[in-house]
Amino acid sequence: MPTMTAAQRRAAEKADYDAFLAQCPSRQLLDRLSDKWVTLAMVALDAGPQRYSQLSRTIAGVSQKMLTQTLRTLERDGLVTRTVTPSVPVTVTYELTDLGRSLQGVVELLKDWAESHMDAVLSARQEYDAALAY
Amino acid sequence: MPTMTAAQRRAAEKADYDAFLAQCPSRQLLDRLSDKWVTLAMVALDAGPQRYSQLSRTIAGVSQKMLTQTLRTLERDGLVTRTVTPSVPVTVTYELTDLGRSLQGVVELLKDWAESHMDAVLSARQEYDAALAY
DNA sequence: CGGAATCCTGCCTGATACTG
DNA sequence: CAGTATCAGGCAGGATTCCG
Repeated sequence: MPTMTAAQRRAAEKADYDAFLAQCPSRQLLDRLSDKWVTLAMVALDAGPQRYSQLSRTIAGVSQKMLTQTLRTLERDGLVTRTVTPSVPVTVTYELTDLGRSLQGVVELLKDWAESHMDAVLSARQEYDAALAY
Repeated sequence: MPTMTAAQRRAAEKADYDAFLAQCPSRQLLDRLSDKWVTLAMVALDAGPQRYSQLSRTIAGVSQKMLTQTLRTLERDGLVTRTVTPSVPVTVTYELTDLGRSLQGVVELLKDWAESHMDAVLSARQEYDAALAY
């Protein structure tokens, strides 16, 4: 682990995290969580433990690079577990941790909001675009 | 019209088989909401109607370009209102709409999660990094 | 003050090839 | 199957300048 700068140490000792501060760790965490692949992966994993190939099928449009990268950071942050079964061919299963499940609930709300307010957003866009057409 | 991106091509090919994420309209909306500037702007606006300059101060690290761009799309999607007071110099105030407020609650949870689980994530990272050091 | 327009760079993303 | 490695490009996003 790299050494903290004096400024970072002072900030960490200040107890409360504030995501509005650019240098605050929680801000960087929020930035990472506010990523579409993270969101989609978390939502997909709500269906239970899944294999890599199934996730790539569920999350249509994700490249293998981004899926791997996303799952790695989620694993590193303690949100998912990665289990390798040394069969031939190898089987890798991803599963939400307790920490991940606590976040999943929030992300799920985001997905639910998107689905239930689609119409309102679409009509707002039409109205906005119509007003610009002058 | 520009060529399709690889993601769009892949998504289009899988469209008919995966109703969950492939081309569901809410997928695009969810992608849009899963943006760090959107998240931060929505959270910031919870404090009430605010002027452009105040928002830029609250959301540390945001460039003028990204703030404007983010607020524009939020306005277009009917999540915020933009009010111009034709004084000199001009005053512009942003405020959440009812639709925006319904989303704000969810996004706020995301920020709260990030701040309250920061320690857990940090220790998970240390553990992960330590395990890799062999 | 609150932008718009422009330029420009970095890195994020995707494609391809290879591996255990 | 589940990745890693590498390379190329496109666009997100920062910096700067100018304007009502």
